[in-house]
Amino acid sequence: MAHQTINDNTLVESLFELFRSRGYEGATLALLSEVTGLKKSSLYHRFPAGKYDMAKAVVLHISAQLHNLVIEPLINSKEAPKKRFNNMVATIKAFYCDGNKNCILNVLSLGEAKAEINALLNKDYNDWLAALIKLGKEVGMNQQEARKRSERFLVAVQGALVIQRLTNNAKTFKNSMEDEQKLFFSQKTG
Amino acid sequence: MAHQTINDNTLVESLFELFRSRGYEGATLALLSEVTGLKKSSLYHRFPAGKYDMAKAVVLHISAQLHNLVIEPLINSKEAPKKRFNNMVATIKAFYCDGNKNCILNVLSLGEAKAEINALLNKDYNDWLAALIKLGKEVGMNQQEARKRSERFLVAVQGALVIQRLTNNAKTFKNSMEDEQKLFFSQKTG
DNA sequence: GTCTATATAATGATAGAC
DNA sequence: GTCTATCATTATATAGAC
Repeated sequence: MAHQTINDNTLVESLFELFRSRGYEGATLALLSEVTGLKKSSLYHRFPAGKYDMAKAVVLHISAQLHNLVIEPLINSKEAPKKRFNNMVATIKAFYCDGNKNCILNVLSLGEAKAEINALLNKDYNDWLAALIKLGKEVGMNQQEARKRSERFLVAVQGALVIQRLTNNAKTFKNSMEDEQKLFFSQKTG
Repeated sequence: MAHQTINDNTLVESLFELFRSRGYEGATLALLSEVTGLKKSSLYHRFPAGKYDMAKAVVLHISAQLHNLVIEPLINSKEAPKKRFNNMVATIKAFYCDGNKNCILNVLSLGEAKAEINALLNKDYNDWLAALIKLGKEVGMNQQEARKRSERFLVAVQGALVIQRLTNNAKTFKNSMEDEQKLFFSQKTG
């Protein structure tokens, strides 16, 4: 066997960047081959079930990152809740390249017949949501209010990414996150 | 010449529904043919430049609807501002089928090399934004605050649609819109 | 494990009959 | 204006050499 020219992690990261910029159908094998530097047949060697396998591997990889870099620190770090929330915002800002890159939750949930992948994406969302709700309750919100604010935050993340892609206005994501940071912890008003 | 079996309006509406559910790449000619009931060659007769032409026609069609059903009533109706805002929310709720259908601004702005279409989508967003800002100022906001709240609302629309698609939770869009309605007109807090 | 070469199916697009 | 038939290209996928 010839030696592996690209390790699993780098490989999946390359696939990920293409999938999130072009979506599932837009990420053709020719492009996947190009961005990874591996010929198509080599991709099939690493992912026997083909493109669907690659997308699934990407989702699992991102899922792990979400848990390690976002959810875990959000729940378990010793920092104050507000600080943990701010850390999360900083993390996702980097992850989305200041709002210039798409979220895989959006682009891979488009279209049809990707049941397994959709289930994974749904779970990621719910886990992230649960972590935010936990933090909300920690700062005194009741379940209902914590859920409402957490959902609002995640809606804002996805929406800001869409609008920034649409307008090419680099401030959209940044401004939204600053806004939502304040709103999440704000006092209720009538 | 044989008679036209589907009028322009119905035709574009059918194309639109497919494009918004599958995205540009996901809307293949085979599917476009299927949903319109026209053979591929007939589609080419109606849209000589092919698929790109169809997408452009769809965007122009939706653009007109946005102006007629959303923007115009938002700016010019004799109703009170709050009532006009509520009417807009009702209109888009119907348009997105209670949040169960995608926004073309999201799904068609994915991917590459659709300059003309992206420009049209960008313009639609900006026109809608301008109308909301105008309304905000009408109820006493300064330019900065009106823009901020208007952007927040449109971010919420796009975000809620993404999250509802992701979770299949039919309440997401509805709840978001109720939330944002209140937030748009709320008193500023610290 | 990666490659070249190839198979097979689908895609976007045309030609020409009616 | 729509259709059947066909084209060229690209897509996903496989076989087999090294």
